[in-house]
Amino acid sequence: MSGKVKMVTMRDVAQASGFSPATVSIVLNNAPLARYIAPATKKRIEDAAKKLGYRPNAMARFLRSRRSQTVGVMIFDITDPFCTPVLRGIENALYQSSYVPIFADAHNQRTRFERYLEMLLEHHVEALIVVANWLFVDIQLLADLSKRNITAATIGWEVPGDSVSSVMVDNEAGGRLALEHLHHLGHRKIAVIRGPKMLIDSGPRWKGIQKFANSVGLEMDPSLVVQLPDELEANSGFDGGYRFTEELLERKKKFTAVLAFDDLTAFGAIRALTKAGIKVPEQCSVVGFDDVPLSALSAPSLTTVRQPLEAMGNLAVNLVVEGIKAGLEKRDWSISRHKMTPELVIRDSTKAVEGGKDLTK
Amino acid sequence: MSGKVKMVTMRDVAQASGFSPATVSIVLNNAPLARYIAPATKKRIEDAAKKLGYRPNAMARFLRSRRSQTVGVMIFDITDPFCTPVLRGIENALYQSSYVPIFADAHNQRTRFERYLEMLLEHHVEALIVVANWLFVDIQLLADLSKRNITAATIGWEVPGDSVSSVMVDNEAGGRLALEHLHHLGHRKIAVIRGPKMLIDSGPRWKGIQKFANSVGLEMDPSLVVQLPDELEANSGFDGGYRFTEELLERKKKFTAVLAFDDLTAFGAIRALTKAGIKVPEQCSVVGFDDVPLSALSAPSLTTVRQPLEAMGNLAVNLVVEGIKAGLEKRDWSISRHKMTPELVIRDSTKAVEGGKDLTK
DNA sequence: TTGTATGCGTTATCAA
DNA sequence: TTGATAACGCATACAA
Repeated sequence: MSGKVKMVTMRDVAQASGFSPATVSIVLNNAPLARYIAPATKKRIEDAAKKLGYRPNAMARFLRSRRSQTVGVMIFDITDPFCTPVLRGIENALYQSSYVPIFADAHNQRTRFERYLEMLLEHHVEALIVVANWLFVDIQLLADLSKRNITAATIGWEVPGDSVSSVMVDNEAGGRLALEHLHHLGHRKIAVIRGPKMLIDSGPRWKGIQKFANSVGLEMDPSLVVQLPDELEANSGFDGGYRFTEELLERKKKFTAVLAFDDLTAFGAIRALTKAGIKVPEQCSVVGFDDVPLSALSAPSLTTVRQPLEAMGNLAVNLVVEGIKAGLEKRDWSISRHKMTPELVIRDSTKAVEGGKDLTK
Repeated sequence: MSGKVKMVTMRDVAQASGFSPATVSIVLNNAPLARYIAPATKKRIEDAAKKLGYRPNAMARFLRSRRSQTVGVMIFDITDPFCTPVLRGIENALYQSSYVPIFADAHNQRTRFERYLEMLLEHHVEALIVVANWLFVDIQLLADLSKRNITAATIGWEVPGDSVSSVMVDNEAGGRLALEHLHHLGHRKIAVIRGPKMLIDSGPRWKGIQKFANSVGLEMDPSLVVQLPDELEANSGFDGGYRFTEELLERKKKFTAVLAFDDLTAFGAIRALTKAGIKVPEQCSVVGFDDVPLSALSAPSLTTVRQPLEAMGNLAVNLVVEGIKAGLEKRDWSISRHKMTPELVIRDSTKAVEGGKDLTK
């Protein structure tokens, strides 16, 4: 029942199998030289390893091979529902490649980001994936990574220069999708809650909205357009959506739909509308952006523009894994920037405008 | 702009400062012997280290000191909203102690759990924290950990024996809290959606419900009590809540409140009620359990029994950190089991029964 | 008060 | 086809 388990080293396996540590290493790692090892030898070594319960020591291995089998995953705020599916995608892809993720959560704080970066470097992660949406990170910080031969990729964010790959949604297409949907439903008086200036997503989404509006001759009433302030607190989207919707209602300007910057903002808007006695979607439609997990569960379920979050996590991993391989083989390798296609998910928070007709039918 | 950065080792610092690697090690780690080092020496060494950008190599350090500064965090399913706040709590506490979390997500799969356990052992995590709610894990697996001098703690789950600490809510108290609330609001016909048998939480919560019912002479109509099946898929709680509520409605038995096993189940119930044209909370109250992050954002916001999830994550870390320390100092140390106090959070999904009076006022 | 020497477990190079 | 040996970067026992 008790009794400590002593660590089983390669030497132990060598001894037990009657071969040298070198041979054991070659066999167990299936190294190139393994081609020349007699099958019988391989078998004896493998049997001995299994019998002893041998487990390679990742640290010792690193010291020789410079491979930690570790990837840093830096998340700006795990509390943001946006992050969970992305993390799942990252974790899953890393698992397939037998990498282990070292998890770092910046809590939206620059100092914390920097401290974690330091720790990740001490642990010699072979690559870094940054899930972020804000701009506070010193560009130089990430650029330095490439000097250390650490490939990096960002999700939901881009850094200038040619040292970091990135994966994002096509925000402009997404903005367009959202407005197009409302327009098809017959909405013409549409309130828009734009994202904070600080976020890289805000601009393109708004641009997509404007472009579509122009293309169909829809006039966006400036007094129905508001913009979220630059805030980093969790749920600030929800609060902002709530507050600005209240404000819009107070202006007594009529609108039949709200196009919210993201899902949380949309939830805030719905809360404000409901509180004011306005039914969603009967009296007012609401569209979000992201398709965060709770969007399917909320009442009413949220119509939104879906980001393929899990796939984005996957892709980022594939990018850095390619980068690692290239580095190992001393191949040339260049970063890439990806824009994923968003998708409209129609649920219960939008409806054809009253008195109008649903043009989608 | 370009040019690879060569790794700076302790030897480099030694050379630059004019002292030996040993002295450098002592100073930089602030080891016991540092007491005897001249302040001037310390300063010169520290300056040199900073100037060169010296960063200790965690792997090499492990090989000597057996300390990886790493803790394994095994989560049964990051997709479950229950996990996010717990993870936040764990991460935060580890950060305070300068440990780095290695993240593993079992996806509710036994084989994946085992594979990850293997990987964590290869990386020589100093401790393991398991966030789980199911029983499929081989007890032996975790018991073996203590033989390897790896302290472990579970959250939301307990393993028999005396080798693993645990942190849970007091489920019985929580069940009581939920029913008590509904009872105070005047509800007497209360439907209960019990948790799956497989989950360790289900029994105690139901027990707490029964005990309170007995204590106030409330009769729980058996035909209003249903039990979720043993399923592990994500959102199975939501689906179950939806389906069983529909089923209850079909039975035409009257009830004025639903006491759901957890928040997701509650959301499912709300969806079903809403779909049937029954307004929450006006015509039917709904209580959840957990206080998952979305509970505050949903419409209506959910009245629920709060688990202090973040604090639970924190506590688990403190337990294993203590275990690590004890191991280092060869002190005796024994595991502990903790039951955290749940808290009722009253939001908008519950209301005094129609025609009755709110006894809380 | 500081320096020298050794070994942690592994892999890569060379030799046999 | 396999074995001996060195080295990765660090921390410690011991020497000075």
